[in-house]
Amino acid sequence: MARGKIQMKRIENPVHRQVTFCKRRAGLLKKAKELSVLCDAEIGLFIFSAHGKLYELATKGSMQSLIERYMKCSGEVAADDQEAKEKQINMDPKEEISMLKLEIEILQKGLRYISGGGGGAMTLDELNVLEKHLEIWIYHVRSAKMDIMVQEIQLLKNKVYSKQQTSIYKRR
Amino acid sequence: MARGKIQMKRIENPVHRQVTFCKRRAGLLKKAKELSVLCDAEIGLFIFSAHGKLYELATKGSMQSLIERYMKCSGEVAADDQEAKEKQINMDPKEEISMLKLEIEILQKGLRYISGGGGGAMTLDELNVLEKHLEIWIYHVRSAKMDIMVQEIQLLKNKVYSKQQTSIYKRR
DNA sequence: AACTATTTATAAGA
DNA sequence: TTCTTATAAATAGTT
Repeated sequence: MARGKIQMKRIENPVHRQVTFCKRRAGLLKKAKELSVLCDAEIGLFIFSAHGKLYELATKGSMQSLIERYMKCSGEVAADDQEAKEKQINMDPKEEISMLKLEIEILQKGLRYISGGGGGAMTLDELNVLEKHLEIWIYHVRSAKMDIMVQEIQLLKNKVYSKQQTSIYKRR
Repeated sequence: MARGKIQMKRIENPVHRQVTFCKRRAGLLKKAKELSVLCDAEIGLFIFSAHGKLYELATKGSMQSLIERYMKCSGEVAADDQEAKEKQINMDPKEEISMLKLEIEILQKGLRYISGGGGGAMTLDELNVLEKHLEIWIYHVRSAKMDIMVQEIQLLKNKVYSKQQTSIYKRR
């Protein structure tokens, strides 16, 4: 933005790129702080350089707590469900809650069991195995999510396409 | 930055604050994108407005994957549990129950999905919930690993300490 | 949501 | 890196 315009694409000269990275990183962090102060916003910002170095900013508290807040916000669970609520009427709510929590625990144990790690105290090696399994599952879950989204996108594209066809047709 | 300098403190006039928030938020997101493009950096940015609305930007992949990378980089991790438990106390019991039931359903489906080699089709929402669970479990597994390692380190430190004691003793 | 007078950010050069 | 400076961008106050 000075002494000449810059093209909005990767800077190929590594020296220029590094210098620009330094300057703009500083600028971005400053702007983020300012927005947070001026407008009473909470901001989490992290920057990985091309070489993997991390720079971060978290206004208010820690990045951790911000990430947790982020998770809660973006992961909204859809609330159900008429039938379930009707059934609850006959039960003590607190009792039911603890029952359900127990059930969840059992399910979690079941998942752990499937992973091949035994229950109870686990060794470091076992934990490593379990961790790897969980990572693989997350990978699968994300693949499935991707598939669904790709399908939806295709569906939408098809709709747009057919609309275009229709309107061209009508014009004639 | 125009038509007059601005004090670097919370803007008290709510209208001004809101307008400035809009403008600067847009500016910040733009700058973040630019840095990422120009310098080949990966950036995660989230902004909560004072009223709690979330605005986010994740270059490359999803915010999820960036957060994971962040976690790995910054060493792990603060507890997910305190805040969640505090929230539960204030929650309507019926709401909590239906949430838990929904969660159980999803977990069951997840179990089938995992053990059945990816069989029963899950919706995007269900996959998101399952993903979150897996992430929490990974977090717990990593905490457990950490605990073990911390213990081992302490053990080793103790050994080193007692050896030093011994050798000092011998020197005399 | 537009318009501009200014302030800021920053690209290039040293 | 850091400094300087000409210029591009962002934006505060206004309409």
